[in-house]
Amino acid sequence: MSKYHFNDIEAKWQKYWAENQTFKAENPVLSEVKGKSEKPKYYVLDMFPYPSGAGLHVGHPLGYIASDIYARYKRHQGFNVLHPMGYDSFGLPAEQYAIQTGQHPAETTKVNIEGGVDKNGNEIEGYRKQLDRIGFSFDWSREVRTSNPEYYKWTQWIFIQLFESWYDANLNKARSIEELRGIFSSEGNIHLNAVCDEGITHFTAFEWLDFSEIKKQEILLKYRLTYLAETEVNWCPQLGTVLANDEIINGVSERGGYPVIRKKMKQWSMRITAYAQRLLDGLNELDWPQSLKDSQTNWIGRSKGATVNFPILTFPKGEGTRPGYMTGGNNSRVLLERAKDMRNNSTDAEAILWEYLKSKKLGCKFRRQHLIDDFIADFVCLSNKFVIEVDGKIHGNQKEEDEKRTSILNELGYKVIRFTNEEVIGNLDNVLDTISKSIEQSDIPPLGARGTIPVFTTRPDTIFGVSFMVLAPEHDLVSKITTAEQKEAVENYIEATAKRSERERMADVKTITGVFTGAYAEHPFSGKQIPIWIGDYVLAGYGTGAVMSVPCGDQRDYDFAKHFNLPIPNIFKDADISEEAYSDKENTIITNSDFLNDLNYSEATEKIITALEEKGVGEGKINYRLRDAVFSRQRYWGEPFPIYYKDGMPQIIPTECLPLRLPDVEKYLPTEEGEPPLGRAEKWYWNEKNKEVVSPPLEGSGEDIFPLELNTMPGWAGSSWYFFRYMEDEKRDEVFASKEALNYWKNVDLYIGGSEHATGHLLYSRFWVKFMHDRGFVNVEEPFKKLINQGMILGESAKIKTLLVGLPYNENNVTKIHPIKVKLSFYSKNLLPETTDWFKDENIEKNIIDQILNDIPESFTNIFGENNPIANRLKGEAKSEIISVLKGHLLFKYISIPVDVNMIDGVDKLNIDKFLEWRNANKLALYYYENGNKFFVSREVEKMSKSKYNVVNPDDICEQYGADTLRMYEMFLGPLEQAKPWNTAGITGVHGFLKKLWKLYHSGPDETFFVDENPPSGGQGGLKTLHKTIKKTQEDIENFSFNTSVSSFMIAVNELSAQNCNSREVLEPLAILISPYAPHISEELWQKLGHSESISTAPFPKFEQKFLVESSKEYPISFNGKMRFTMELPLDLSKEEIESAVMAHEKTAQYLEGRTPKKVIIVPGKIVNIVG
RNA sequence: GCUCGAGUGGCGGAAUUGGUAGACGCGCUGGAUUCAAAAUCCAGUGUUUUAGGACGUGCGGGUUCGAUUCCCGCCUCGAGUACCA
Repeated sequence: MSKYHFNDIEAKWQKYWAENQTFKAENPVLSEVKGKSEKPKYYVLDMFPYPSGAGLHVGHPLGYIASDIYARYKRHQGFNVLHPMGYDSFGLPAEQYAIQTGQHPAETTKVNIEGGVDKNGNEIEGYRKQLDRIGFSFDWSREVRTSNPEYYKWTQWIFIQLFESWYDANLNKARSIEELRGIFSSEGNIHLNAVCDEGITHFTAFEWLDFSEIKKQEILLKYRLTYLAETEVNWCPQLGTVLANDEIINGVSERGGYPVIRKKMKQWSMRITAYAQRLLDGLNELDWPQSLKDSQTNWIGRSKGATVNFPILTFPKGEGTRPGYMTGGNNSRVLLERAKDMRNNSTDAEAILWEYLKSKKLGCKFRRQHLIDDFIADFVCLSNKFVIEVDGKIHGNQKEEDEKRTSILNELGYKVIRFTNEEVIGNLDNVLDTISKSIEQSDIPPLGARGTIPVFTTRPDTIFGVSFMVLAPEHDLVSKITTAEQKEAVENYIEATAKRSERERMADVKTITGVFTGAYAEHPFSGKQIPIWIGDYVLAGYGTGAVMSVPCGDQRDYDFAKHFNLPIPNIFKDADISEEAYSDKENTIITNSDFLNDLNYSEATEKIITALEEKGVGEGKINYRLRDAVFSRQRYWGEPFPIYYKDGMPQIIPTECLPLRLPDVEKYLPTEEGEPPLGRAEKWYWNEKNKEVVSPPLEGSGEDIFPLELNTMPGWAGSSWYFFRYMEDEKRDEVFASKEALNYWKNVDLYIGGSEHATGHLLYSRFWVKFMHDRGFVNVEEPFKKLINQGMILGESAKIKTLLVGLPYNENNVTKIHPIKVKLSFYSKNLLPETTDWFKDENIEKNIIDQILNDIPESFTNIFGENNPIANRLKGEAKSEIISVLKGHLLFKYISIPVDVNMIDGVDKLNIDKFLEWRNANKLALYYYENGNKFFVSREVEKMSKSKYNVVNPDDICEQYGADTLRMYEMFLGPLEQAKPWNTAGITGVHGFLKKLWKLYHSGPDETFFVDENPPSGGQGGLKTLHKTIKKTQEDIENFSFNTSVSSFMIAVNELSAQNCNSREVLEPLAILISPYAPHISEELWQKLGHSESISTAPFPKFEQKFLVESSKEYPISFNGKMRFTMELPLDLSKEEIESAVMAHEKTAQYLEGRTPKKVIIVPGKIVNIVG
């Protein structure tokens, strides 16, 4: 006698697979001996899991089961399958535990994976054991962990390659920095077309060769694919780190949900924008869900339009336009005469200084005795907004005057530096040094922005509709163009907007805010003055951070104009803009627009771009929403950057010194100075000469010792290339993956995981792979050919109803309800109506009220606390008196509270004993049962989470029903991509199926194993069932429709059981069919069938049509499209023969009721429809 | 707001290119077995009904001999995104 002992069977085969390395993938070997690698390759990968300490719930393995079924299927199909698993083990959660507990994150991570004692002191099994129990066919010999130095050595290596690369926009690929140096030395950067920082000055080859090494480094940094830059970042104060855009959900951090604010910091960035177009184009070749491609397309956000440069009219007071150097106020005419006079009668000190300043030795142009507003400044550098004053003897009131003068100049945006005559004459070198240092420190606007405001627009055709401009509050030019009058208002506004968190800003889109800068720009075609405003509806990060506002054509501009009473000129023929902007492109005819009049959208766009380019004030441009990715994290638990700083410039650690190991620190928090945790490391300096990590240098020594980078890499660093690492098995010390391995495995054929990685991991990986391809490190351009998103498995929370009792009272004319503590009552689901409001006692059974009142404590202060008006009033009254007061006033309300789903038996039936054990206090509660002793809970579908007590652990399911049942049931729940609720009660169906399957092979006496070696008796029923199932299973697996193949197995086993089939010819192929889904039972049956090898590579049964050939068909006979009856007819009948057979049928006459059919539709093998 | 996806029994879901709507499983009802329960097995199970039928795939139209499937217009729910100039 042999029952289906799934626990024993599963343990046996899991052990067998591990000992025999059954699922080890084989790399190509160069020797003569060829193994699995002679077979075609297939690479199945699951998205990299983070080994959380919370353990798995039944939702987690869903994708792994699907990919495992596919991997096993491919092995049956004769492929050499690579199906690896590993851990994305760096990351924030481990570090948060480390901060709380002081344990090293490496330790907690190890425990999470391998088991041990967790942070709460509980013994946990670990991720690996949980996975093993489900019977996955992973090749564990290739496991990787991103936090292992042997692994992150190569993450650091790739970072160095990015650092040593730049993007050639002509060739459209990344090239090495060495080549860029070559170009600079031979032709400078004048003809270079590279993706780089904004505002790079041009230089010749001659100048390049003359630059100091530091200057060269500084320039190269602007071209590198990973670069250091001051950027506006998403700072999360609670997490103490910067977050990338994709790590922020609804304005709060993805992990923890903490607020995020904007902040400027010096950060490593990745120049992913260089790849924007290729990332977009590459999507076309990928077999990915459309919605996922759409998210990436939206995220990259390509838009076509033009940039237009609007000249700034710096001073709006004067009439007309004036050259930019005329900075005088309304009294200019008089003062200019005086200035001329002063120039001719300068002091000695002024004369000496001027000799040096006018020669441009300091690198910028100075003017002397120059008019600024109503002052004559001694020396002015206009481009740097820098004033030098040389003072004579200082009297008391002179000093006061000077201070006033300085403060007004400051308000105008000038930096003022003062020297005495004696200083200039006595120590000129010192004075010049001070000046040049001060100039360096002052903010210089980016080159392209000086003098003009560039804007990006997708509607250059509407340029004549511009009536104002708006800059983002953070825009660099704001402080430089704001007039003295508007300074205060502008500063207040900037301060107010910077304080608002992202979330507030997003929540409050409706409120229109902004302020006028006082400055004007000139319309490049009409020459009209255009007021420049700032407003936070303009985002600093998109386009140029400035817009040309066309209120008649853009709703946001329209709203802004209406709100601030700005003009709304109409440039659309016959468009009504009295209520809202007219944003339609298709039916637009432009008017009031000079040379664009009477043109439509596309004609006008084409013409204006030509005009912009001819006039040199703009050009056609493609803009992307995608930003360069911030790559620094102010965290401990991540890859250290292989970078040290020499003279403030980043230098790379030689690759032979990698890995640069993460140092130990005593605390995982920022230092007192606000440096990242690595600032706490005792040894975190680089000795350039000895090539080693050392302690900080002592005073006066250590010219070879330099500080190492304190930031670490973000979570996506390690996960952007791990799929290549799995390809390598033997040469992991030498290379990230060998050429042979890369050539053989190429890329991932099937990638399964959640859709939450749409714009993070999946975009960054594609970027890195394209980069690695450009530089020749890999030979594919896309990492994942086919991708499937598995849907979430939701929990079915169990809720029980309980009754709340409250007493209404009046406080400041507001009715409040004071809760009254009474014995808790719990009600079975069907006993109560679905109400959520408070109701009066007339709707409640009298005995319940009596019960409640009876339980009310003697003393009212027990219920209400001291000093409560009700309690005070009733103080000292007898209980009976109190009850009579309360009676008729009490309010009641039913609420649902969650109970642990593991206390539910069968369908929604609460196990009261377990419940009592769980909530000790509830022993005193009252329970209201239905039908005698049944107590039911209500159900609600929600996300699985501990707080909702609806988590179902796969270990428990394996224990109770077996891994094969779990695997099949997860698939049976519904389509892989769809979200669906888990219902443990339903698992009995699948479990019953496996028992039935077992029984099918155990039809011998006393249920012993039995197969018949003869061909199936009783006709070909068995073979027909088998081949029908082969066909269906194969189609289903290839379409990833795993739920329907489970159904077809059930049908097959039901049919074969009914046929009493026990023929080897049927049962042996059937075991292979089911093996990808239920591998343990299949291996066991396979062995019983007499095989000594694992079933895992047994060839998949071949479908043969001949077994399905039918000679007749049960035709449905319809009348006017409604099926009335069926009749069996031979399939080889002609249409005419079918028609006459149908017409001869007695029921036909009955349904026709004497009418003559107008038409008879016959589709042979399908249907007959009689019309009439 | 925009983009994408989905609406079918009490529940999860099936239905190939337009061709017998509700496969398979859960639950429920009845029966067998059992001292009893579990397990197992058998039968039934969309709604309605005057038992012939009528109505049924979110709603309203359309195309067709025939529509869950195709077209048009709406409604609801879910996911993503968020002032992208």
